[in-house]
Amino acid sequence: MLGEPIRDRRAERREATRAEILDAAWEQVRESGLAALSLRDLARTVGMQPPSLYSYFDSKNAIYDAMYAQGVQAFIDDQPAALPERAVEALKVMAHYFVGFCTADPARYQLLFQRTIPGFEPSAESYETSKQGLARTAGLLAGFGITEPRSLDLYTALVTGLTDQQISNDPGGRRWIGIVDDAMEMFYEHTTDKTSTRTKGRRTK
Amino acid sequence: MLGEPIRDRRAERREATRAEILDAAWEQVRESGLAALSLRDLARTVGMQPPSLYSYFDSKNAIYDAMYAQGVQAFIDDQPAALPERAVEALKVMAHYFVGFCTADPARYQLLFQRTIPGFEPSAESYETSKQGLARTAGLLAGFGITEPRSLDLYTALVTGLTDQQISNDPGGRRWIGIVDDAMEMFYEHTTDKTSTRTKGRRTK
DNA sequence: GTCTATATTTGGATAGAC
DNA sequence: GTCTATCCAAATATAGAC
Repeated sequence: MLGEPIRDRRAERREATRAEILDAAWEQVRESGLAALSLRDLARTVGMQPPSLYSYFDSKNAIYDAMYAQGVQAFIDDQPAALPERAVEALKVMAHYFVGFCTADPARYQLLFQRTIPGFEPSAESYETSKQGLARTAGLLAGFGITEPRSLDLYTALVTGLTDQQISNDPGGRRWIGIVDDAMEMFYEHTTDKTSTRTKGRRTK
Repeated sequence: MLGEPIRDRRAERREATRAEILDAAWEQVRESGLAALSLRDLARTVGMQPPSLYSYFDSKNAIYDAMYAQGVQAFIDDQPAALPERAVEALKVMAHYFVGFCTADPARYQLLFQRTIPGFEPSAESYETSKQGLARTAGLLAGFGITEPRSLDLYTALVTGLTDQQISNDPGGRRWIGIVDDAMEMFYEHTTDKTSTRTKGRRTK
């Protein structure tokens, strides 16, 4: 009997080609918009005829899904490993990471965090991975004593709002990035100074 | 010479047909997504052949633009006429109006506040109108003593963030709508208690 | 695995008769 | 203003030869 080769060169090459296709796809959506991904242009870019793409991906949505998975993984992998000890400073680092990650590639942000591609939904597996990202954020906030679900929701609203405004109204600029620190100070003070929330009373100021 | 008729029945009918087409277009985008607007389906819905639409709109983007103008006008017209005297309560009403308006019709929100339709940009005239809306908001905030541009930016980030999360992660629900009041209290306290901002010093807490 | 050829659908838009 | 007829382009996807 022949021994099995250590490496599967065929599989390696296949993976490399898949990666090459995905790279070209990212390039295309960054250039022309997420919704404008076209299998024709994509095939031409990588030097294939359009039908050949189907040897690597079952459909166009399968490409979107692979891109989604890549994006989620990048979000997790690139997260800062260590955070400042002081909670408010850690929040600033976290928020800057989120806004920076999203504004660095608006098409990716659109794919991951907005649901604007008609007919595309991430696969269950990819979606599961994405939930890990939010869970990690929740865990970090909990470490700072921020445990209420409402506070987590407020945090996500803040960082996505800053991101959204930055992308929509000052693309490539820093207008909303520049108030991230301010927003986090506001958030931190509010969530850790909740005497009025517990009493449910109206704030008399 | 014949006297000119008081009413131009032809023009009236034309306007009515245009309105009917736009109504059908809204229906379609609410159903299938903003990007999925199709002139064929649209024509079929209003009982026309597709080319007949071109008697009323020069192009598909002209339809988007008319919808944009309608949306902006609706946002302005539906604004609450009077606000509570207390600033923080007024902020809550304003924010609830914004989030309510947007979540009531996510396709409209996408058209007005996100720029996700490839190739579409609102006409200069429509865009001008939309800036009036923001100017009004700025004026109201100024009336409450909130005049710094950064504060206005923070406000818009907050309300769009709440809107975005509500639409993306709890469509039809109230998860983020339920923290609008809380967010506005946070915002108000932060923007009116700025001793630390002026000194530019790091907050010692 | 890649190609050619093709199917199929759909899209926006125009020409010209009535 | 509306229609028929048509164009043109682009899209995703499949069949089958090599």
